[in-house]
Amino acid sequence: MSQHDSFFQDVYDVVRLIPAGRVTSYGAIAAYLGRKGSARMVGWAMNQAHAIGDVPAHRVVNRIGVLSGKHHFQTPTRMQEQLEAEGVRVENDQVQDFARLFWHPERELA
DNA sequence: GATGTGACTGACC
DNA sequence: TGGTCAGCCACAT
Repeated sequence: MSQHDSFFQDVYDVVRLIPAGRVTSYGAIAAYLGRKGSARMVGWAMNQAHAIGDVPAHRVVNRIGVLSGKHHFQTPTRMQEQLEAEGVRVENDQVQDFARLFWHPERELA
């Protein structure tokens, strides 16, 4: 990836700030970075994130708490396993108690 | 360089 | 309640 894509870098920075055991959504990150409506770009950033290495992409799910990106991990179960290892309950590809675990960038980083 | 696709989302019907 | 559409923009073909 090009160092020049500050948006992607910002996405990675925000994702790295997500506390273990918490989750957030693509749209929330996009909105926090002033790219409201560009949730897909956050998704694409996550697609490239594996190359970075230290980006906890498993803590990013869609707006209803579904692990929509699981198929992009090393194995389809990797995302759920990592979340559960952090204490996040996942059932049928969906984060349980999502509303309570949701990490709001603009609220937490204000 | 046009076209299609997507780890998304909100609005509309 | 549930399906579709339209924006979003980087990337592959």
